[in-house]
Amino acid sequence: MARTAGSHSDITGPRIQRAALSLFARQGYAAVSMRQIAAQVGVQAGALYNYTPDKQSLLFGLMRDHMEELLATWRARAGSGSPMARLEDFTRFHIRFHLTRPEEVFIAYMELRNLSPENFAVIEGLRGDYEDALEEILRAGVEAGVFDVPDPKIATLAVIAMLTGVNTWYRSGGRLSLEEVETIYWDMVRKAVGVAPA
Amino acid sequence: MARTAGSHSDITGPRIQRAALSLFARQGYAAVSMRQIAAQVGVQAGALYNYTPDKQSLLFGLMRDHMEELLATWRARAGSGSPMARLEDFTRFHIRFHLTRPEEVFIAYMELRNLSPENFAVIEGLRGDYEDALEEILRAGVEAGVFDVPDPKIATLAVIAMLTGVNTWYRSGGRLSLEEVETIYWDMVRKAVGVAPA
DNA sequence: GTCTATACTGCGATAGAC
DNA sequence: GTCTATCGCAGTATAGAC
Repeated sequence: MARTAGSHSDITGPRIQRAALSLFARQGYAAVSMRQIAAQVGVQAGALYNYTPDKQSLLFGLMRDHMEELLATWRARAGSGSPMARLEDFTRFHIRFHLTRPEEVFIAYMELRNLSPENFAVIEGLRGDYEDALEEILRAGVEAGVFDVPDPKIATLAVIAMLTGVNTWYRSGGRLSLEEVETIYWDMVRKAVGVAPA
Repeated sequence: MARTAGSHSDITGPRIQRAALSLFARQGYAAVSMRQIAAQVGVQAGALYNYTPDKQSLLFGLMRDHMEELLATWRARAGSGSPMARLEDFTRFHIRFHLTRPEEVFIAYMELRNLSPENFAVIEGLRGDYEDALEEILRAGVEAGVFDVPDPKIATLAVIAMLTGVNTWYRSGGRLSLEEVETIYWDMVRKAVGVAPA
């Protein structure tokens, strides 16, 4: 592929995104400068503006891509079994997806307030779509009589909060494997939405 | 506010803390300037340094005060009843304490990475003390045979994550009262750590 | 496509007058 | 205790050379 010396458009774009991802996750959007991102990529700050109109778009792109991949991956995987089977699948999927993308997840939760109002609305919409997927499972289980959930909307938010919390403490190579973590959380989720023992 | 020449040391200090609390919660520590805080209080930026050595100390003071009040309030309230009664009390206390201090809670969770390493260690220590309080309840319940928790440490983190998640959606004046929210979450916590139905 | 250079604005923090 | 003024530096973003 013949290419002018000094031209790297095919790889510089993704490299900028990865650098921004890593820096935003570690220091926070507001604390990261365009100069820092450029330095990590190995270009001058001005060159970043060949790839993004501004810093805000860089953040929004990362968050939108993450949420869209989350939704698309779940929709491709979601089956049509029993509510119990679907809930277990959701639980294990959520933990695995989030634990394998800690930086994206951290940004998606912590940087919402640094989005412009229009961009915030888009991300909130995607988040709502994902929550709806779980809520539908819970409602189906209540209807089938296998779940006992007084308020499916709140149960949805409670389960997602509990599962996403894994990201605050899990470190690969630690005491527990991913599989073990999934099983421990599934035990709690299953019981929390189930019929209470006598 | 009409200011007269003279001293306001008794009220300016707390006003600075409240302004910083509100601004940090809404915009994030890194995105808030000392000039903004000063403007909210009604003084010039330089005057802030009569009350705090620097911006970092302002953040640390807010987080430390919050965590110490959380711990002290719980310790003053924690009883010595059955594990089940203590767990219900913890659940209701946690929700009520956190929902009545949304700004402090938001900062305590979101601004950890903006603490200096030494300050971070202090806050993490206080957080660990609080987690230990719940973990002790769970272990006592397991020992008494009333809880079924395969991993008390993880269950502690899971329950706290679930309960603290209330702050992301609850708005006073909404569909549910504080009392109703407490009851819904207590239903899930009780079942999650309980013996699974057959 | 990337560089150098820079415009313009804002930052945290300090000094000294009152 | 607060003010005005300022230091030194960093921020985002742009312009024009190559």
